[in-house]
Amino acid sequence: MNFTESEENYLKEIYHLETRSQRVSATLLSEAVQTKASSVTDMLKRLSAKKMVHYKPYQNFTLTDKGTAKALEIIRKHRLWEYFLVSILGFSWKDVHPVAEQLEHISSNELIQRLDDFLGNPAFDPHGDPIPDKNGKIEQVQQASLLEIPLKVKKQVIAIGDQTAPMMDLLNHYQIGIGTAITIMRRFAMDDSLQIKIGNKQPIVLSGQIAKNIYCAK
Amino acid sequence: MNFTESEENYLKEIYHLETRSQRVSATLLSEAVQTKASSVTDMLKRLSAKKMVHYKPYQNFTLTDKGTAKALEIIRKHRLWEYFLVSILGFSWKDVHPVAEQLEHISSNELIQRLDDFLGNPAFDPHGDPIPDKNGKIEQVQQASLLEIPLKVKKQVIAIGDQTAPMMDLLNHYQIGIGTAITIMRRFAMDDSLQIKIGNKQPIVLSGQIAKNIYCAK
DNA sequence: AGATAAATTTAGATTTGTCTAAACTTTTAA
DNA sequence: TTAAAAGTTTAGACAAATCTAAATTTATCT
Repeated sequence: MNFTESEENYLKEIYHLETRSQRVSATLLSEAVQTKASSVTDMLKRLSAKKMVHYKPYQNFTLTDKGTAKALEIIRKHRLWEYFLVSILGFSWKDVHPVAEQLEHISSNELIQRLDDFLGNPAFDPHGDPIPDKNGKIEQVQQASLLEIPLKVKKQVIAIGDQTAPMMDLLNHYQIGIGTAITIMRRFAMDDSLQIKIGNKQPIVLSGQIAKNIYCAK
Repeated sequence: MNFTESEENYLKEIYHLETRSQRVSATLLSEAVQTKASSVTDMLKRLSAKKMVHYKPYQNFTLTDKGTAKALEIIRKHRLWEYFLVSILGFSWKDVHPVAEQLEHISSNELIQRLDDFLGNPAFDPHGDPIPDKNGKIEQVQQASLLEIPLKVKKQVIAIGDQTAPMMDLLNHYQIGIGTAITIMRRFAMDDSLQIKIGNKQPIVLSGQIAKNIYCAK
């Protein structure tokens, strides 16, 4: 079966919602694919007709097994390309996401398999996310966002949720990356913001918006 | 200015018609982009509105300077990717064209410049075609198809016109590639077919259709 | 020069993916 | 347990790129 670039993007984002967030809804999906909720409805119908999602009007939707497999295929391509861009072409990790968003839609099994082998079959991409193998098998490290991590426990950052430019800029500014050790010092219930300590630098405060996109091992 | 994939394909093919064939017409272009002549008319209007082609109904059309620059940009990407696929990923030269057709539309100046540098700024792609540099400068070797080459002169193949799978299959079958030395023994005016000799193998006959897509230095 | 053939363009339809505005469900909460 | 809010879907429109069929223009050939 053939997929348009748009269909592939929706499948990928539904997968991310299913694994990274508790809720899966048309509104959240519309934000993820940068469109309106009504467009999401249209696309859900199309994807349902292709048996890629289970969908009934006004109810929650989920990927079918085929839909999950297709999503993993795209995520595999995205992450392999990110690895290539950083480790072979020398890109900075913060710049690769938008380029990989384009490369992930190139359709050639031979290409992706040769790329995988050339890179030495890497298991993680530069943002710490696991790379699915050619059968769609993905190493599932139980992730928890900073919002769920207890106080005063030193944790290492293992992945970043939102990888858009503004987020990556901010992380770069605070020198937060994969492997950075973080300890949460205080939590402000008011707005979910939290004070964290990185190594022995001055503590800094992160908004809840930022915190929920930084992941550590559970 | 932004271009759709389709617009980029038209610009690229118009450039090829201008350089590789004598005539430039809507019909020839429609064959090159695998569409109908009426669709070509529509697209010529769009490209004309964007000042990429000089176009007046029922008259011949040509690329503007901006159009030529854009076409060379795409051709540069296509050929660099082909070089990458063959020399880094180990693809066979006959399989790379369709994959490069997709990769050529990835838009990131940083990507293409890093790729170029990583590859060592190659001057020719695996099909013998010159790769334009970042300023759109292209090494122009005067090419002549086998139809224009005189009899009994040994020539080396330097480029292939039609790089679609059926053509590449045939070339592979006859073991014709970049650098292959060919001598034309006879010419059959009836259908433009010709008898050629490769090294000291048995002579073979190529149709005019094939011959016009094999180029040697003039 | 006029008739026919070839090439090109227009008109109108279709598909994909999107939008806004309105209508409809479901959830929340007084 | 209703009324308001929040979320979702429908209806109708639009742009890009294509198609077929018909109309128009240019070229060709007695």
